[in-house]
Amino acid sequence: MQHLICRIDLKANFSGPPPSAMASGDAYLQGNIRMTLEDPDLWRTFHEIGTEMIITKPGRRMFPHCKVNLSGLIPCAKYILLVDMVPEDSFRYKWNKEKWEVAGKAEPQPPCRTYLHPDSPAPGSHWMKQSISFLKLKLTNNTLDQHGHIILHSMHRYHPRFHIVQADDLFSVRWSVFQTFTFPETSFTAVTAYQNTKITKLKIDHNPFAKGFRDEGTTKKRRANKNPGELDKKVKLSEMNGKSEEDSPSDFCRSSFEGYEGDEAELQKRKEADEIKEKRYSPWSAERREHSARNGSPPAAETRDIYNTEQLVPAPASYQPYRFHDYGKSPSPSSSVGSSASGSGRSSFESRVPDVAVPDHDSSKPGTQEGAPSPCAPQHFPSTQDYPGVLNMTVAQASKPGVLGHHIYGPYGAEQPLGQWSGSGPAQYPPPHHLTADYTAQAVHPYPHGNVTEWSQYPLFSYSCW
DNA sequence: TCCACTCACACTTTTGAATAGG
DNA sequence: ACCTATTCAAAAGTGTGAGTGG
Repeated sequence: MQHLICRIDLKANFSGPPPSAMASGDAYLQGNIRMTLEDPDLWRTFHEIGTEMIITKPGRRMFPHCKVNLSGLIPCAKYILLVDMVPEDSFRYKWNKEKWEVAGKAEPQPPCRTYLHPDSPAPGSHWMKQSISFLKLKLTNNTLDQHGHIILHSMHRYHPRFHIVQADDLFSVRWSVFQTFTFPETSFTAVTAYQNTKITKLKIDHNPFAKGFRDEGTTKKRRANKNPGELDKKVKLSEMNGKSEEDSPSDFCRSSFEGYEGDEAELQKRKEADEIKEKRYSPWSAERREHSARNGSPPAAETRDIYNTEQLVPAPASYQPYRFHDYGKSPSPSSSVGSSASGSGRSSFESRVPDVAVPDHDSSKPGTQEGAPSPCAPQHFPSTQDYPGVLNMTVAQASKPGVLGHHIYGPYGAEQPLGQWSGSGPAQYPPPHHLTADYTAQAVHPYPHGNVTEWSQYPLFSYSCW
């Protein structure tokens, strides 16, 4: 299995850790954590065309879903894994004549939520012994969502960020080391219905749940003739031949997607012709070129460097408190996936590495606040008092009493399989009246929801209630 | 008229309870 | 009594395409 690798050096962000955290922390600062993305080829295939992820009111899983491998963790130390989605840029897009076009400014960002891997916290040995799947992460366009799904805007571009936090429990996070990883090929456009038929076909070809749509004639038959007998026979026949579509190694190539018709050889050719296809299929490459020209940034072609080499992810900005960059401010999509494409492979990658939470809202760090607005810190960086407890978290794992025993809003019940932190702003998205008083009391979010520029100004967490 | 969005639908895989067998 | 394997039904996850509303 081929992996894309992100590696960053550990850096401390201690602002006064409790003795327990300190004790373990020092020892853990010495290694390097490495994260690799599983199924990078699949991700690239989608990315080359312009990945789209369906978002629905009840929530929709991602496909491909985020799956990573970790190494370099301290086996006995506990870690928490998180994922959140950050906008690629400050635009809204539309699908026009087989390509994506900018359709205006982005809408005000929805409540920022973070998906907590349900195994969290778990020892490093647990995370390293097998790949870590975020299969159950769901995306929604329902800003009033009460299931803890990650809320996105349709026709906007995002990419997932993976955070590793060394912490014994969720409440040690404040004192813990954060590391953030991103993979350029995981960026996607949130949509309510697929726009690019090539993406649809790729999804159908690779997602087992969409198997029923693989046969070109199936859908029509299914619709026109509700008697499934014939189709069943066909399926059973193929199964008897031991050639289930899923098992077929050439499944990928069965796609009716014009660029991928053919056999394995075609797949190989495709890889060799990555650059050409990037230009041909990726709407973003086109956008990037366009915007690059505008911005004078280097061409998107260098994206390939990132794909073909180990990704070196520099220390997240949280380790350089209040380091400001243009994340989310860039007027160009080239600041995104393509940002990786701007400039040299590494530096561009650095520039796009999102900031993560600054686990301390210490107003004594500040100078920074008065400079350019931080993607992590609000423009008006609130004092501690300004965070009356905006932590909105649900933890399904009732087996983690240590977690549930704290001052946490968990409206989704024990059956909720996801753990979520969200710094939603009830001022803008008022919680339904059935919400606990606890929540309504806490969730007074001071952040402005003005525009995407401000998106990354959200801290990953709100710590005031920790 | 266009386009983003919602919903019911048919189909699939996944999950978990019930049952059988060792 | 316990464990494992199998079976089966319900639940959940898919894209489709018609319909809706701005």
